[in-house]
Amino acid sequence: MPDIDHNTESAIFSAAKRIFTDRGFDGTRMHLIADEAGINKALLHYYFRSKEKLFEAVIKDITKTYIPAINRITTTALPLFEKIRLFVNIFSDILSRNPNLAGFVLNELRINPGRFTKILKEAGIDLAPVKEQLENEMAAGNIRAIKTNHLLTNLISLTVFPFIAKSFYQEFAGMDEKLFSQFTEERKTLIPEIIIQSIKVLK
Amino acid sequence: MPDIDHNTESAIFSAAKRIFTDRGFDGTRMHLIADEAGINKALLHYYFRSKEKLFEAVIKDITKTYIPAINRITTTALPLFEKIRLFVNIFSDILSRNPNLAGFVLNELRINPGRFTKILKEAGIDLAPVKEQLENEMAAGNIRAIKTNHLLTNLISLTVFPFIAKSFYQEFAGMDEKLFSQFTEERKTLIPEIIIQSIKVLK
DNA sequence: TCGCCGATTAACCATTTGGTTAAACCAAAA
DNA sequence: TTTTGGTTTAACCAAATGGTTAATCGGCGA
Repeated sequence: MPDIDHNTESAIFSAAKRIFTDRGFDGTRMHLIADEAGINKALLHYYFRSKEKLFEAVIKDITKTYIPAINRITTTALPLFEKIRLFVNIFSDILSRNPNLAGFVLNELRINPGRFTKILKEAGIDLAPVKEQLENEMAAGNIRAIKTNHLLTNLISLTVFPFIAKSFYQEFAGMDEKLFSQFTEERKTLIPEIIIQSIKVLK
Repeated sequence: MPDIDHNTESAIFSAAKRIFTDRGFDGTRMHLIADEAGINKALLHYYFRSKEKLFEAVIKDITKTYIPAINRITTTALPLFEKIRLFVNIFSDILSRNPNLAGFVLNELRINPGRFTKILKEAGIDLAPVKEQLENEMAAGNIRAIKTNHLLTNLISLTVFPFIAKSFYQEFAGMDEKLFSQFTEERKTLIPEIIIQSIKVLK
């Protein structure tokens, strides 16, 4: 096997990643990816047979990058409250660095669940450990009773929502890039406070 | 002026509304709207000159329906905690009845802010009254100090997020339609509790 | 130096897509 | 009954789009 130079392939791939996440599957044009990668449109099909296949490669890459990052948090042996703080911090950082990630994933999942679900499932999101930890703490009377689905929803909602509504903050709350990142930075401490307070045993 | 029968126009319009919100601007094909309205494709252009114009009509209709509904809540003379409960209830109901509404709006706003922002601004979201009410309550020492942007974000995040991530609940939490609506129903009381607890003065 | 072979391109293709046109339809006015 | 004018359609159009092909490029081993 010859030494394959992957420069072209990875140029195509990262261009595809950017454009797909920016504009969604339906809004993406193959020639735009080719342009951004600085190559001929035919080369796209030489490396990735079709738009669907290229898209699949992109979402595979995304899930294989971020899902393990999340699983690492959920499976860490850390006190619950610490784990909550860690989750919000890491998740916020990921979304700050990838402004379109959450909106992209949620929209593709909404518009065409089939295309995404299969690959997401292969990546294996593992919420069981946190759920177990939560139930143990409840059983031990360390935190108040709450359905884990609600608690996790609260945690994720509060963390993710600002990023998928970013334009809204920019257009209607007059936040520029800097104010917005200041805002999400503040939320890194605010969110754990709210979540912890909502499950802390009252004395 | 003759009596214009608006049946065709409104058939086109509601078909457009459904398909645009289901699939987004880029995912929508004019002939699908025509099919669903049961008419010829040329009629679309007879009533609404172009895809852009038809889309604009749809988002105008959406904003003119729901923004006033929200403004009615924010401007009501109601104690703050009541207002919070009312907001979550009404907003949840709107989203339950229009499963794709939030995802659609947020995605279009993300992908093409320009097209949406102008019309959204015309509809005049009026957050000033709640913000004022919040600041008054803080000044009076009735609630704890918190930036209004954070509080409103918390409220809206917790309410809206499950609806834009609905497929996720279905595919990964095994919720069917019934369980999901049960879930969002539970949140109608859960969310105000969390929000109120997060601003309630500690004794 | 030559031939091999993966990488790359220009040109091409069929289909889809948003949009137009000219004719037909049809109810009501004249 | 004829005319009028809004409504509706079949047929058509040009551009865009995802994809293919055949030829060319260029480095490397024989």
